[in-house]
Amino acid sequence: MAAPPTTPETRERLIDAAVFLFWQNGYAATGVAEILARAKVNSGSFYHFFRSKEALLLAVLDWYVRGLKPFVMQPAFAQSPDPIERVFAVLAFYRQNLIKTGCTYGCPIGRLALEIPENRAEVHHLLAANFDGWTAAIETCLDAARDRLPPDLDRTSLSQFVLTVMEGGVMQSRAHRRIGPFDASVRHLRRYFELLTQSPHHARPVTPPRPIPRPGGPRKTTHRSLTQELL
Amino acid sequence: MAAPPTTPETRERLIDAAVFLFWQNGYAATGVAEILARAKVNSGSFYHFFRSKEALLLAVLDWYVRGLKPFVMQPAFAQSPDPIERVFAVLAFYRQNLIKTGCTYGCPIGRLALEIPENRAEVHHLLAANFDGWTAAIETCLDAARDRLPPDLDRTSLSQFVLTVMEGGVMQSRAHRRIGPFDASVRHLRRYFELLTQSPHHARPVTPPRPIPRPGGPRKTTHRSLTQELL
DNA sequence: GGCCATTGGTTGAACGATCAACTAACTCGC
DNA sequence: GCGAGTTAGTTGATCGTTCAACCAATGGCC
Repeated sequence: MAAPPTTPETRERLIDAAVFLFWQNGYAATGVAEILARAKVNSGSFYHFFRSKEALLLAVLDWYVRGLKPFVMQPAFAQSPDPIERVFAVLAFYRQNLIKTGCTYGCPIGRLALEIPENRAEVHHLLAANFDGWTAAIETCLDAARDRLPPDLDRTSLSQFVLTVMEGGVMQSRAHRRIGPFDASVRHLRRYFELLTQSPHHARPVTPPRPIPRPGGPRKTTHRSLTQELL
Repeated sequence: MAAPPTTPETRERLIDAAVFLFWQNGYAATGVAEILARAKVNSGSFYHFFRSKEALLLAVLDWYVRGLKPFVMQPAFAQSPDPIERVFAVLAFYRQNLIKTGCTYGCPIGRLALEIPENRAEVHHLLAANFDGWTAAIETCLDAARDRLPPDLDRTSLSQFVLTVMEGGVMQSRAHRRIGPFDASVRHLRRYFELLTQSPHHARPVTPPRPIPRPGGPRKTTHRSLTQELL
């Protein structure tokens, strides 16, 4: 995540500081005192706004949920009208973060998902919300490209797979301090997409049913109305 | 990782305890006192064997490096003679761990790779060694299946991709507390493998050069001698 | 307009618990 | 007697949180 604009409000400053420090150090290894120092806030003020350190974490995760569309997805989608290229533009966003940080970048949500004990249900609910928002955005791209993908393909699970590749790829590049593993993973994902779009299952059902009307309406008409829905 | 057999030696008990607790809680959130309690060791003994908490972590990571082949790869490989099925048997090992833990399992190496600051070079060196050992084992399977994969395929990067999918998939299932994301990722990986093995690039170079001897020897002969090397 | 009460926010120290690490004395086997 | 290993406590620092006092702005009342 790019750093958001800094606001002068105390609460916002605390969240900003925590966004950065939880990303950099993780949750357990970030002390409240460190957040206070970064935000230039005293501890009494902290507890005025947040019941606890964990309450701040919830605010941070909420911040990420809100920022997903404006900071991640929309800038990436703006780079291409092609829905599949949009998927890879999202992945390029993470590549950029890796490059900018000398391959020390780790996806903050992924990291917190691994770190926070599973009995912290409220936290995990928000972590899952972040992941679901991410995959839902990818799935809209896959839906827009549905005529290029095999009809038997479950696009929900494919969007999950894209997230899997992003998280796993970022983790590998961070571990190795090289961009190679991330790039390799993205290349394989791209090759998988290419193979899917060239899949014989795809070529078969699209071509024959066209001259024969179907109860659900012609496939091409369905495709057009779906495109209009997305715009 | 399955818990290894417990030994009565103090040093081993400490490592065992740390293996479990670093996996369960992560490094920063596991206190030395907790390790001591679990291992039934006093702190003086701890510092007799280990210079510091981090030195214990290094021993834990070394333990994982040593345990990779006997505890992970060999049991999985024993489940099938087919090299590609062996890859998926390895992934099934992680699935098993997810099922056993109600999807709270997280890959310990992946978790530590995200958690430990990148300036801890010695730790990251051993983390990378763990990952490299893993991908190297997968790559031996891919090499054994090379005649079924496209010749232009970089099997090193494909083994990296398998690791990416494993780490990302485990992370997703842990975050969602469901096996679905992991299973979906593995299904997509399997489909990718199927598409690769059916790839037209594969059918082309294998068939034509056979009746024409080559300076390097017939391809089939090369294949046989490689198989003997692997046994 | 002045005074007072209320409210939201702030300061900065203190609290009890936990942290990683250290230490002196001891025990046991050779 | 010596060395490896152990016991059981201590150390100074840090942890997340609490607390009493304070300040400024606002609104209501006289």
